[in-house]
Amino acid sequence: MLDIPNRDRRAERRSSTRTEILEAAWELCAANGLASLSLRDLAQRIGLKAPSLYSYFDSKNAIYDAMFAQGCQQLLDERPREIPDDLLGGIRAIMGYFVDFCVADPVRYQLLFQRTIPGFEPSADSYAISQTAMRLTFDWFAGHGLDRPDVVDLFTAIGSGIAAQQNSNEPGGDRWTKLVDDAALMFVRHIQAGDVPTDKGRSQT
Amino acid sequence: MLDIPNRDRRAERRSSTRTEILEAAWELCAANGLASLSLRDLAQRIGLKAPSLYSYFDSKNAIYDAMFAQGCQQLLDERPREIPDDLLGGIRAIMGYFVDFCVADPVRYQLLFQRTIPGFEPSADSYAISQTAMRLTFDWFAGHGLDRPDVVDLFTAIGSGIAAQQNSNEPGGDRWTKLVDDAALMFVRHIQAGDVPTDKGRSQT
DNA sequence: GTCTATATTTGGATAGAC
DNA sequence: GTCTATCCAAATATAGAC
Repeated sequence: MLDIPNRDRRAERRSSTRTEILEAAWELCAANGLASLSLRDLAQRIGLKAPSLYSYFDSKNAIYDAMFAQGCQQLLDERPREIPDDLLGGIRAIMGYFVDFCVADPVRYQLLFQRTIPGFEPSADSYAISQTAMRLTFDWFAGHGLDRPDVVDLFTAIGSGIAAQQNSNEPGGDRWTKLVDDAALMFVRHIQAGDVPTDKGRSQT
Repeated sequence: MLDIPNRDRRAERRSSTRTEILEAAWELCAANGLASLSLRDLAQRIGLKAPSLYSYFDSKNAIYDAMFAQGCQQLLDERPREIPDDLLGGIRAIMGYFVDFCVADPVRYQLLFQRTIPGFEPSADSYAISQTAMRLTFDWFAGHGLDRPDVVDLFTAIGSGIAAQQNSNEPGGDRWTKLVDDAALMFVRHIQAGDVPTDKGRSQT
């Protein structure tokens, strides 16, 4: 007798249906907006009735949560494997990757980085994934002698600002994304100027 | 006989009720989220029933539109009267004002600058107000010899990035807003370095 | 696991009396 | 202008048969 390890076909099928549901959810959100997702439409798109979805997810927010986790995982999985070791090259690569990721899917950007779905908060597990992604960036900075939190904060502000402007004002275009190299140069020169550590806050008017 | 010009008390009352409705709408949105506004709650908050709102606004989106117009008008009206004429001082003032405006009311920021309400588009009239505000910034830049669109785009990206990060990750705090002066310095030095006009796009990977 | 049927809630919006 | 009453549509979610 063959002693093949049990492929649990039931579990496999279940998992693939879950994947199918999430794929359909991304498509619907891309078409109608993140907030307009409805379980009826979602079920219909894959040939099910709405109540059947509850065999796979506990609630609508559980679907959003799974999408959130997927998005964070993609941010981790698709990150560049080779980051140039020089500061400018590295900053360019990281900022460029992040901006491209954000504009590649505006709905995903909205779900992960803008919190605009009323009543949705990512679960602890999903949030942990996003924290891992954040920490990798922070570690890269620290590995290059940049361990000041406000330096990283300025970096993320520039990256997410370019992405936000692109997605809000010209989704699909490149009016802002093409500024990435220029912005990276600006940022690197600034932190190399050496006067960044300003502990005082902004001057009052 | 006194010949007092007609104060149209009816029109005054109507206008003041409209104002009251909009004030209540801002409060509800601040409490429950922009997308969660409901006409029932809104009417109840000012002692009316939902159908009465239709004497003042044609639809729910008309209320969003009036809020949008109000927000844009505030951006215009509250702008700093005295902008320092030197480049760094001016950039600091404009960026600081914009960021403060955005974080002062995250819901207003969401309505004006992130388009996340399904089905809502500002009317032509409302949009014109926002365009006026944009043009004033553009004109100030042009008046200081900065007429390249990508310079203005980089500026708006930095400002809205700081605001977006602050509102998304630490609403009400100052972790990002305190970076404004530093960011303004970074930006001004960069555009003064003179190598900004790069017509080529980002280098491909 | 999937379905039908339905509960339940909640929206926006309209009709018509006052 | 405001109300009551209602319409209509849509949503999430549950119960229970198969």
